[in-house]
Amino acid sequence: MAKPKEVTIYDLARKLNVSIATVSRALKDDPVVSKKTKKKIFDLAEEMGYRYNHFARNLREQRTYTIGVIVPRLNSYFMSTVIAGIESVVNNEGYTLLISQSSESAGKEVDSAKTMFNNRVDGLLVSLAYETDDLAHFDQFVKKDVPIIFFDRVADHPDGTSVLIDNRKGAYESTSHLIAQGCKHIVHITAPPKRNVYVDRLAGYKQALADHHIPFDEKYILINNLSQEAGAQAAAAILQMNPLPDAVFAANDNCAVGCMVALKKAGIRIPQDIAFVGFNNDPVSTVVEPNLTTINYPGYKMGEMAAASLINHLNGVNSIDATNTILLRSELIVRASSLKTTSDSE
Amino acid sequence: MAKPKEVTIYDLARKLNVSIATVSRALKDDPVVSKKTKKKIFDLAEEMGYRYNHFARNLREQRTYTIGVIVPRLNSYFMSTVIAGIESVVNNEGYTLLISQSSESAGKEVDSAKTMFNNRVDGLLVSLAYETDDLAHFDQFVKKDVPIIFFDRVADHPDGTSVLIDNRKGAYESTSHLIAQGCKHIVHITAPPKRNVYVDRLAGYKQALADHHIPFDEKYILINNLSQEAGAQAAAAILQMNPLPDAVFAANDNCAVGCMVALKKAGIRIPQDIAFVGFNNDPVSTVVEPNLTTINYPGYKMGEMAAASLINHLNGVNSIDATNTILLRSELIVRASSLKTTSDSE
DNA sequence: TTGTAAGCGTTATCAA
DNA sequence: TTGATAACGCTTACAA
Repeated sequence: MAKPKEVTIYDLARKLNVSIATVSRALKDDPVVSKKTKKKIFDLAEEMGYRYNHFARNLREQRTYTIGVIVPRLNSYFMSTVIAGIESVVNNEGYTLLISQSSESAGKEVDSAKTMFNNRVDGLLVSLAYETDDLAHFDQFVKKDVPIIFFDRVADHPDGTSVLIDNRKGAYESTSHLIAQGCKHIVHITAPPKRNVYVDRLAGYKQALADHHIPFDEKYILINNLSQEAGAQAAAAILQMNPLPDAVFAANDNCAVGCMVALKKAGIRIPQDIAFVGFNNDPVSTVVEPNLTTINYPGYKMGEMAAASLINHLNGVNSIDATNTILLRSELIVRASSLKTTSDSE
Repeated sequence: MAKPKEVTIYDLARKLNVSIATVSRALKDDPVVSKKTKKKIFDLAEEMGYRYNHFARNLREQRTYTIGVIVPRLNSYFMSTVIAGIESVVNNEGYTLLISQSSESAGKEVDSAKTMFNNRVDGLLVSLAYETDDLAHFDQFVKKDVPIIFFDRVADHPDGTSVLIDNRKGAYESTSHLIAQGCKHIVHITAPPKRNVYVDRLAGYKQALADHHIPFDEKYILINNLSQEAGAQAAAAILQMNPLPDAVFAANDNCAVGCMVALKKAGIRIPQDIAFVGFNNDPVSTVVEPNLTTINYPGYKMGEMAAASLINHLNGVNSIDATNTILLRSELIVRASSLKTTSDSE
């Protein structure tokens, strides 16, 4: 039942007839201790199976070398790529990641924040849930000077740094592309416009319409949770419209795909009857037929940037307060789902 | 620069003229302290913004209330469901999760294990990477009596508990189903047969062939990393076969889908020319056309079972050593991709 | 019902 | 180059 006893620096010190101070210094490779003693200490540590106790250090240093990550969901291609990017930089810097998914629920996000807070993360990387209205659960971090960096779904917290793409521009390009294909009645499927990404995509959509003298029509805006199933339900709504729209711009690929599948089942031809553009360049966009035109954006890079920026903050390398928004490049990838004019594209 | 000072039990004790022992007891709702003092203490803690210091406790109690999770990848529907299941039980029990992805690399798995070890997780939940041969990186945990539970991709570590499905049976059913559809030349796409899931699926495939007097042919076994791209490459290999096989049983849906898409592009009709069965019931299986027949299995449940079992271990509720393998139910979901006989199915 | 005090394994200051 | 020692904030005998 009793755990095997842990080896501590006291044990090493005793065996070697040196002080724990020397052992401690040697273990962190302090140049002040002689090569010879260092070697002895390293060897003995190895031999006795010593392992460093993070908690003693945390207690002593008042920091944890842990970074919290709160994301809406783990299960998207995009998100797992972002996390891989984050891991690549934080691991290099000796930090550990505490990851939690809010499952798009404001309540779970609050809980996650509390867990992070109690675990005294040194910093926080956050992408907000759809639902979240109130950002009060982040105040506690601000109060303790724990830096927070938002990525993708960001907050307009005054002191927050953000890493994201120009969603407005992406949406503008998508919509303009559809217009260039001759579409005039363009449905936009999106999530409740609480998050910047959806607000901005909607704005880009409207701007493109306006710039091409197409009147904006509220009834073409469909709001749901952007799941594949929600896409199928959106299809039902679209089929009720009269006249039928000639294009759909969905705020993510999953939803676009669910919608396309359902419409096709109802006999709609894509892109001839209704053209489609999604967002994210999820792998599913190359499975659905026709392949989905979408906006590609760099998840891995986004993770790297967010993490690097956070770690700079932690190290006091406050890379000029001016750069508190980092904008990454995104691009429209045109595939068959939106090409009304030519048909030889793959 | 300096962090605002943290409030400790000493501060609370001083203000209230009680001892730190009383404060400590009150804070954990010890029945021995009077309701009145408790209330005073709780109120003051709230008011002064006290937060509990896990590290001091960890240091003192020699445990961390943290559970490590190592998975091959975060980005599958299956895995994120498993994690949601795990979260649901551990959070309830007051544990925190340390999650890490090995990205299917043995090296990263070793690193993750080291991180977990150094963070002194109380227990470990693991699903192995493709590549992992040697399980020595888990020995350190065994040596320290840290319980490990494997799920899905399990190890035959003698003392390990495992939670998984009957992969052999799933594969047997899939293959038998294809045979019932009249298929005789069935390709099996799988990962290197190091992991139980792939070994067992291969065994189930072989068994089904044998039971139906179909000779096993080595050239029908295609080994790759089961990604969507790998599926496309497998398609190229399949197109070289002469005669063409009449069915494919892939060890996951992503790979099946990549393969189907590529074959269709080459003019192969599915299921008429080649029927398909996948594994996992990933959402993509209802996007690809025709919809993919697959094996459904309960990720959320698997996460719950693994976590509950681990926590029982930690609490000493050693639910009989006999039950060191928990088998969950799986089921074949028949969709159009495998139906050669009828064509009216959706 | 409450208090005293030792101990958990580090780091860092000061002195030698 | 090394050592002695005081924190860091908590839990828990044991005593009162």
